Amino acid sequence: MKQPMVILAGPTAVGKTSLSIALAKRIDGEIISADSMQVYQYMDIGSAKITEQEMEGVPHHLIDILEPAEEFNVVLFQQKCKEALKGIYDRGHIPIVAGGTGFYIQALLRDIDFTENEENKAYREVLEQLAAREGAETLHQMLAQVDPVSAREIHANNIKRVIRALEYYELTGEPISKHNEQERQKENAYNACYFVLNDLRERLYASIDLRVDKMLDRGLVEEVCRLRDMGCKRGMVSMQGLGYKEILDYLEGACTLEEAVYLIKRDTRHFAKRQLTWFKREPEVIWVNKNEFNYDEDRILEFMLEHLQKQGIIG
RNA sequence: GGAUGGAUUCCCGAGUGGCCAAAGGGGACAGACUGUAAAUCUGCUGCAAAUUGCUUCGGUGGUUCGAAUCCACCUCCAUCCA
Repeated sequence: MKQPMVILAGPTAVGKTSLSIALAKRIDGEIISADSMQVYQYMDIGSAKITEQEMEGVPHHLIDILEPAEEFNVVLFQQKCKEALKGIYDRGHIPIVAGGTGFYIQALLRDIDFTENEENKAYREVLEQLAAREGAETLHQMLAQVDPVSAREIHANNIKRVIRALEYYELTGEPISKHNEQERQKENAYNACYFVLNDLRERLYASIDLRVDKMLDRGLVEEVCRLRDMGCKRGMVSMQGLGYKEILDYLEGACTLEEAVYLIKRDTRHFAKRQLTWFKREPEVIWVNKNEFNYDEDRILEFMLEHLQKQGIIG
């Protein structure tokens, strides 16, 4: 018997947070954040992290669990998630996985296996230097030697993924394409309802712009200043977050504040588009287009509850 | 009123007689993604049913086998002189 799970995903700034609280209260749920930035402490404004007040007493997991200097990735997400899930099921509650990182959600839902090898920092660095010195093509040709399937699938310019494929081969002696093929066959590990909240593109973009302006009003620059003073650098995973890397550039004098803001808005729009692209190809997604519900949260909730009932997640 | 410079495809911007539906960048749109994923990468962008046709480079007319590119006039913009 698969365990129940509610997933509430969607592009950034679409309104997942408030809906997730409303839903949690209706079904006695606990929220697990599927967000790669809200895991970090001291990164509140730029990550649009939910506040204590906004939680309205609903338990939240995977928020503020790491220092900005620590590394976060899918595997860690998976581990932490499973820990949190155990507690939630023990308490007899329903987990609501809320967030915008489709890759993380997939890793959890299908229980994709990443554990069979460790990452190999040293080898990775060697490859990175090689790429910098000899160019992307050289690396891609190396991949073609050991894993022609991946070489065909991964564009030569996508150095990060080429490196990961090479690293995987180095560690396991097997092509990652083969592993991926196996993992792709996997069924969902949970009895899940996968909702994706969406809105008209125009409105989504408008609310992104608005939200970025609000972040600035609330002191995004000051927040990044503090992080910088704590020693946060461009290379850290946490500092790759939208809003952080751009403000960091501004603080270093690489651009004006105006330029930084323009880039944050633009790149956040691009990001939202990428999120949507991801969700579109997930077969079980139940789309919740806000405009089709007249932006009425109660109607949206009713719609979701119906699905949960049908699926046997709630009685 | 005079002088000069400019007007290019959604935007910026290159192009100064054929190889131009027009470089490059941006935006928009679409896509990939299995240990950095708020990351990384790709495609596409005048119209039409085509490797073919049609309509584009401020406007009108002209030169030429052929013009975004040359000439004339006009309109608008910028700077300077009055």
